[in-house]
Amino acid sequence: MASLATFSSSTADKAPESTSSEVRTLAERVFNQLQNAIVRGELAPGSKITEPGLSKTYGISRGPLREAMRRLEAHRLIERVPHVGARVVQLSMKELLELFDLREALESMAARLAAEHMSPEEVQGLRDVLALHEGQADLKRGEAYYQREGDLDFHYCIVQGSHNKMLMNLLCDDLYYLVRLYRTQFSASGTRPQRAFVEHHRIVDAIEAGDAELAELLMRRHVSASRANVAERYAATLEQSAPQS
Amino acid sequence: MASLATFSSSTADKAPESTSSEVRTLAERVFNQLQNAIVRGELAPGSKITEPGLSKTYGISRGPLREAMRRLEAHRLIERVPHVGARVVQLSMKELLELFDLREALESMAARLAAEHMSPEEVQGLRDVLALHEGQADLKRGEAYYQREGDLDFHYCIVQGSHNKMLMNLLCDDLYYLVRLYRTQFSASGTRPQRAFVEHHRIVDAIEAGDAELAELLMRRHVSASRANVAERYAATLEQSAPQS
DNA sequence: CCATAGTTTATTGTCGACAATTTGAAAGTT
DNA sequence: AACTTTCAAATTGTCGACAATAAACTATGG
Repeated sequence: MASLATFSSSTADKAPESTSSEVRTLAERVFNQLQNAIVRGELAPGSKITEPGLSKTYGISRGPLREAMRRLEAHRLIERVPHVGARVVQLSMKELLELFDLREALESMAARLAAEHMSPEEVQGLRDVLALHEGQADLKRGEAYYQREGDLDFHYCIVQGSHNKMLMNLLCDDLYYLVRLYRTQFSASGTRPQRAFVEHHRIVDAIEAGDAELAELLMRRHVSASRANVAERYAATLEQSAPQS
Repeated sequence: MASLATFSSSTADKAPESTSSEVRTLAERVFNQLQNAIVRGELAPGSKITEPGLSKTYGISRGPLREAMRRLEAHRLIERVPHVGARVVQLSMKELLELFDLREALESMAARLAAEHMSPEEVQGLRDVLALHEGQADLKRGEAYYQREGDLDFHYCIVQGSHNKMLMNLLCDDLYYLVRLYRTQFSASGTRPQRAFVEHHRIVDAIEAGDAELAELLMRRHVSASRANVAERYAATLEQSAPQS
């Protein structure tokens, strides 16, 4: 339960400017700022970013800025080429689908481990998260905004429940914001949020029952369905503009 | 075949000091040097590394050194805490096993994709790699040294054969050197190399036959067996010294 | 009019110095 | 003697300036 609580709070401080004083260093703060700017689309995918420009924008020297950019590069949010420059990542549809394949393998594994290792208290916390999201969905039916965040929260919690540090680092640190970026751009459509809710509940049921195999299977299907939905949305936005490379 | 060829060459330039002139920047070169030093165990796991120290050792300023260290941190080869310092990563047995769980999920997925997407030429290249390793093993039977590298080559090739860029980045860039580090420390023992050879061939057989399910299953078992072997070796080295955290 | 070579400009890479923080020890107090 | 507090040393974080590389522009020749 503790981990779920801390997670909820971490969700909160992700939303605003995140200029919280808990950040120990300048590089860390500007990293968070840039990360949010990219995830929100304020820095358009594919757009070139220059060190002097950002240095002036954020009012810091190029030293910590370069460190922040290195971290962004490690998180695959920007791409750098030596002596040339950096630009915000622009995933092709192929790469986006590859990312979902990765999530399918990793999150189904997380669901299996969660079913094996989560304590009853943690499962209860997971149910609380679902109930919270359900309530928000009732408030804002049709608008997938809260659901999107909530969906990520759900997946985040499952990964935490796996008790596998490596997996947590990979999904919750390395790839989390990359997924968020494309969640922001290709939000779930139509009846997908409702179905996702049902799938979430069934996954928690399997975890609560300790049925690792079922949890794994359901999570695999869930991510796969989400993938199909995103692919559909992506293709829709590219009706006439052809994807490059 | 092209990818396999380029991989073989990349295997070659990983061995020596790698002070090749193709490296565009100082930070990149010292990153490679530090990476090799860590993987070879010249920088002991858990040992503290200091910026002025390395700066003097490698004869460069702290600027590019910090960038190199950021990249090492992203690759999980060192761990940094703000205002305190950095130390070479020291995986606990729990984390090491977690890493293998990750590999099990990711590499079995890679094998499945390889069976679906590899061209006949690529499969032939894979067979050539196996034959090459077999020859090396004949020369140095009992000594697992070459086999270890070769095993990584094999897995590397499978991942390349998946044609999934995300997966390739994750396994061949992010986690590759971390795996190598612990391969160096816990080499395959006894009859494990011979059995690994057989398993490798069967995996290639499945890939050649286009049997994705079988390839996935065999790779999963293969990594799982490797995991068990490493765990055994690890436990053996920790007969009296208790692991921390 | 196009292509190529030279130059110019802007951006990245590198360096040394200064400021801020942590850590360890030394000194003082209970 | 043990604990707290203060201080000093070392290390990390940050900054501005300089050098090197790459892109853009211009001018010149075909």
